[in-house]
Amino acid sequence: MARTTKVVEDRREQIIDAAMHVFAEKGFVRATNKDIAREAGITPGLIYHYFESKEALLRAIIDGRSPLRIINALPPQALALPPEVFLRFIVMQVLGILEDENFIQLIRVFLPEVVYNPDTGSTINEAIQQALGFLEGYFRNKIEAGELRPMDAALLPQLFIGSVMAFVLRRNILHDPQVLHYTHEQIADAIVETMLKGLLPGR
Amino acid sequence: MARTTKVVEDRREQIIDAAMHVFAEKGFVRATNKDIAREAGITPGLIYHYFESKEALLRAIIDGRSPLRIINALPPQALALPPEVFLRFIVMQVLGILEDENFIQLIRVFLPEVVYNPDTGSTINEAIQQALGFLEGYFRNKIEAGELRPMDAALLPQLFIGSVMAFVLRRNILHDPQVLHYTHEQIADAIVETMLKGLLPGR
Amino acid sequence: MARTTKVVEDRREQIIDAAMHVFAEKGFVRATNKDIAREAGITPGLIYHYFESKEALLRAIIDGRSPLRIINALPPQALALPPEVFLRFIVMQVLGILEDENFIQLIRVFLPEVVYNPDTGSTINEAIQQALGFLEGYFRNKIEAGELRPMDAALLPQLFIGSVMAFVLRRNILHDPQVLHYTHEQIADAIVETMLKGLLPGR
Amino acid sequence: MARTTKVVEDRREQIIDAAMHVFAEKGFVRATNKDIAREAGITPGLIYHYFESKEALLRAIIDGRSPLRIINALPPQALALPPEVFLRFIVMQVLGILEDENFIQLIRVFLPEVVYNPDTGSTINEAIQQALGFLEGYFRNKIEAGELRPMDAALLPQLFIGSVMAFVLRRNILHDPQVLHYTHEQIADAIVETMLKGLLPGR
DNA sequence: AATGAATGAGTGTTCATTCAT
DNA sequence: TATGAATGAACACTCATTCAT
Repeated sequence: MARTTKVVEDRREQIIDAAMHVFAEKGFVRATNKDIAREAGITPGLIYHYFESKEALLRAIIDGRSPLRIINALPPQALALPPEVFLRFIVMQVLGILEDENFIQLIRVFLPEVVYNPDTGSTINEAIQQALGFLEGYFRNKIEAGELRPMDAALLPQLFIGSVMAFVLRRNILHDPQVLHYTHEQIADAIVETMLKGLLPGR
Repeated sequence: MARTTKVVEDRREQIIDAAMHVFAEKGFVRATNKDIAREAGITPGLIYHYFESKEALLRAIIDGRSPLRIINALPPQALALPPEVFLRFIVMQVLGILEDENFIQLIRVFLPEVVYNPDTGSTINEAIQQALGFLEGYFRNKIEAGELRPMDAALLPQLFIGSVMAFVLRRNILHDPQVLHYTHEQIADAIVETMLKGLLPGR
Repeated sequence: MARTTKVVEDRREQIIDAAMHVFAEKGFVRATNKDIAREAGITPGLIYHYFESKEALLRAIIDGRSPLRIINALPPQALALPPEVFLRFIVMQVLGILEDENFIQLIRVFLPEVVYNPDTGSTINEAIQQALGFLEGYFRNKIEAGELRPMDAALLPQLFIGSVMAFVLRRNILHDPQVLHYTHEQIADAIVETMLKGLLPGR
Repeated sequence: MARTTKVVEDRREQIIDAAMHVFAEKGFVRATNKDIAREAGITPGLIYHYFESKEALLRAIIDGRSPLRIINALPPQALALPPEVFLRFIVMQVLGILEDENFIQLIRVFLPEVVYNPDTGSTINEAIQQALGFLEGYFRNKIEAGELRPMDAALLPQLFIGSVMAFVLRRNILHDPQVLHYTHEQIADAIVETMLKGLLPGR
């Protein structure tokens, strides 16, 4: 029985993987069950043994592949690092995760759905919340320690992540040739340098 | 004939408006011609009197309602303003435009399409390019004048606009309750303050 | 008023000509009123000032452009000619009429309709009847006069016209390259020679 | 699997039969998928399980039911027969095939399409070519053997088949009452007698 | 007489979903 | 489990026809 359950789980996972791929490529509505079945190497009918509907398959992706793991991927001990090191590390880490093939795929699935589906929004919001909350904690901590200027600790992560996210979107969704040649290092440097020292000439 | 043309233009415009609305609400694929016709107060068949296909109607929106006017809305004389004033003005201006009901609708139409349709991407890219180019010119100018620290003038606008855009998306697409209570002023202050002076305590 | 009637007739004729052309090109069902209007240099709505419906326009062609004039084109004095001259004359004459641009167009309109529309069939049948009747009279006459062997005078014209018609169809409808290079003279010679002397070696 | 394939083939065949019937009755364009489905006792959607489009269904008929089998139905040993026997045999054979219910249906499908669709024309041309080629070989052979007068061996089959075809069309497409009462024997006699001995009185 | 915007009834086609096997 | 034939409810799109102007 253990094996049976295992197989069932595998098939589910296999279908979800296939669906992710197809949804990312063509979008939820344009993707057909036939597409998904072909990608998964099964027949369309079988999808309904594992999922109630195409919609349910999408939900399974959204609920099961939520990008919450980003935060879990951040080592807690990093919190002790000084801002210069920490922020650069964070940007590099986030860029690494965000620009991973799989994550881009995830964005391509989520992004359009989130526009029309408020429920999907909250799933994402939670993930973002968690990521921002993590950073907010760090900022608050460093501000209190006097290592950073006193500022709205809740707004800063937003700006920070926003800058990174904008890069990712332009590169991976808009495929803007203008930004494709930047390395992660260049991006990280620009963001960290700017946010830490500001644009005004040093005094 | 002038009157006829006027009527024709009106109908076209009326259909485009209706389509914008419905596309923004349900997305291009999910929106049916029946939906659009109902919204426009006409019969579905009439759409084809003015547009070759549903796809052509989408293109008419994308081409005709391109967000290029954002940049045109920025007064050229603003370029002379000192960074503190200029950047705050820009953020306020951009927020005003972006968070306008109509523009949000436009984003809701564009965003999902851009994911699957590379062509749509380039339309947007051009608009973004133009906006960033405008800012890049300003930054380059001020850096040369010694009013700003020497930095990559091409990357800065990206960070800048990215921060703003991230706010807009979280507020208007994700409907994240956490960020809804911020006023434009608060957002503008945080962005400008951070980007100009940096996070590190002043020396 | 005379002029008005004249204009009306002209417009009718003009629409009928256009319809003939379009029907011949695309077939009755595939041809749209828009096609016909464009060809006639008018707007679709105007067709309904002169014809009750698209169907009525087809009937106007079928009734008004019946190929009855073929026979009328045959000079009665030809009846006196000896078989060798007469038959060759007839074949040449018929080929000339049948392979005329306008007549081919007529065939292209009639042929498909006749398959599905029994009424159309009878219109054609009358025309064919008349043509065959004309020949039958000649054959009967010549048989009685002993200038031709005694045979079924009703069947002969059928064979005769059938041979010619088959040529025309293969050349103009099937566009069979194999038969395109024959001249009218060659065809006429072959038909007349064969039908008069037969295939068996002369005794 | 053999059974599955069998069933699939049956359905395909069943749909093709139904389509043949409906196309023959109303013509390709006028026939709706609903008509075909009703005739086949299925739902319209199922057609697309077996055929890519309505057009593809037509092609399946044209390619699959091509009248090439006429020629294959002619026994090669017949080539040895003397003209009097051979030609009569051929006419009887051809009449038998052509006036078969199924073949008439085929003509009714082909004929109108061939007018507007040049591709369809070539399919037919090949079939006709093959039939004529068969006869041409015979004629050439007999001419060389001195059993027939020296004539254009390529034109003769054309006249011969043309005569037969004209009969068939008048009887089955035009439904001309004048020719309905002839038996195959009478037609065969007239054609063979005329073509062999000619119309001129014997010398 | 003439226009062409507008309608509405259909058409081919797609596809999520079901279900007998 | 797994198949894929079969359904039915849409959908985008077409077009003959009408009618206010």
